[in-house]
Amino acid sequence: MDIDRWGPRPVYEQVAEAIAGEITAHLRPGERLPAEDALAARFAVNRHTLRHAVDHLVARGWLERRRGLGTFVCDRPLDYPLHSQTRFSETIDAIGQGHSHGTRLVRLATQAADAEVAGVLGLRPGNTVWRIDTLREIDARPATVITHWLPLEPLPELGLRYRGGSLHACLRDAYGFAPRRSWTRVAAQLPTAEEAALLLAPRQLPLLRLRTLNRDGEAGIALEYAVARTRSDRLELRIEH
Amino acid sequence: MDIDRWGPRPVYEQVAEAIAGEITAHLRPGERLPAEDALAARFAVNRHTLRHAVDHLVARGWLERRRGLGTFVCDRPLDYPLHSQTRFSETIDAIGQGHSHGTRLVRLATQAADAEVAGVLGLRPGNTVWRIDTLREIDARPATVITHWLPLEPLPELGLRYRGGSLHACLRDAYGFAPRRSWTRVAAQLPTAEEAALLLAPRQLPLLRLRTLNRDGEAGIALEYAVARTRSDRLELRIEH
DNA sequence: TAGTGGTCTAGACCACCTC
DNA sequence: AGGTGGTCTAGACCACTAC
Repeated sequence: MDIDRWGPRPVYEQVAEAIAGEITAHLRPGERLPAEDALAARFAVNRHTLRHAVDHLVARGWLERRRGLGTFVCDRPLDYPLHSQTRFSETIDAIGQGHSHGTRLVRLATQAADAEVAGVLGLRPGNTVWRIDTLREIDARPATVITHWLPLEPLPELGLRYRGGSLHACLRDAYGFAPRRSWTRVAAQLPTAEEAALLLAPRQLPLLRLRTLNRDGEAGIALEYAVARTRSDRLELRIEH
Repeated sequence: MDIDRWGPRPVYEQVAEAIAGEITAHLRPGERLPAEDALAARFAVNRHTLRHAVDHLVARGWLERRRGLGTFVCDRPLDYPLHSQTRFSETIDAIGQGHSHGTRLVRLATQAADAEVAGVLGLRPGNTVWRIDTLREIDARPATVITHWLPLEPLPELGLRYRGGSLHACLRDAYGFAPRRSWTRVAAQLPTAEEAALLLAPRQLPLLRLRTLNRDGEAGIALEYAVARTRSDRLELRIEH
């Protein structure tokens, strides 16, 4: 794998390809790559250029960096999504058989609704809403971080009554509501620093971003606006038509 | 917006936040940002540090770089409602009103099915299939690149009969099929070099990756397996429940 | 030609992890 | 302590776009 330093293709791209080739040829999931200095020396490029190349492989889910430890080949390269063992679920509430899962409460507070939240929930910007952040884990590894916003008045003392677990179950059992999805918007996005920290995800790993409005019954009041950020290397979205 | 150079937060992160704040406060979609040199001077950071900050905003779909021209604030993404019957052009019509759109044929060939394609279409690996790559544009800017795989036998001379435009219309009108979505899988992924080139997208911009199986009627033969890679800064997916 | 973003090199220091 | 990745600075040159 030689680097053409005067051709039209950037050096970092060629280096990334060379490393990708070595991964598929020689390296197994979990194995450590040589240190950045060593790799930079091997390809005779600057360490920054090498890092740029590795950035792309990290972003595509081939490699994972651990500060102080090294750079490692990921368990499950994203390139073989069909072999992925992850269960899909449209709701992300029902994660399936054979994989342990749990929900951890990260934050529970009231806050002033911004324009987006207020618009969706049918409130005025500045109105106070519940804000709940939860982290969902699959096989003891974080997969999704969800921020829920709920109107204050129909849900008195939610801060006391919700103690983790299924939020929808709480809305049903404690308040008699019947939350149903009204719509869902899906986008792809890189994580913020906070999201990356919660998900233990590299900054370059794209996340699926699902924004969902839940109403009470078919066309009742807006009950909950949720923004879920999911590592799509851990969980894919599947829609049955 | 001051930069704390000795705190725990990286400078580039603070710069990114500062720029994001200015975007929401002052700048409108399509407007140009000051040049990198100027911004670097304003925040008193090196141009590389500034670029690192802008990288994140580009990746999140806030900004778009055009070499030789400058860095621009992105438009808000459009919605892509997903129903069993929706096709892309109908969707744009629905969004319609003021957005032009078109489909460009990038490639049309036969090729041997790999394991994934064969599995989905119910063929054997190595069987010959049609492969069609199309590029969809909104407002004259590429938004989605789609690769379609179709079985060879039920669709003789597809290479001659399909000349661009709606593939589903061709399946209906030329062959009498009634293609319907069977399922869709959604993931987030960074672009390959080829995808980035076709979409004129930065390498850091995550794409929505939709894989769809279309059957003839409700449970007929597998007609088409399509993998669509979409700039989610241009087109969002919306699911009505 | 002038201005823009894209890439590469060089050197330095820091934060984190293991031993 | 020693090795790893993370960040920042500095300077240079290139490729693309508009005029």
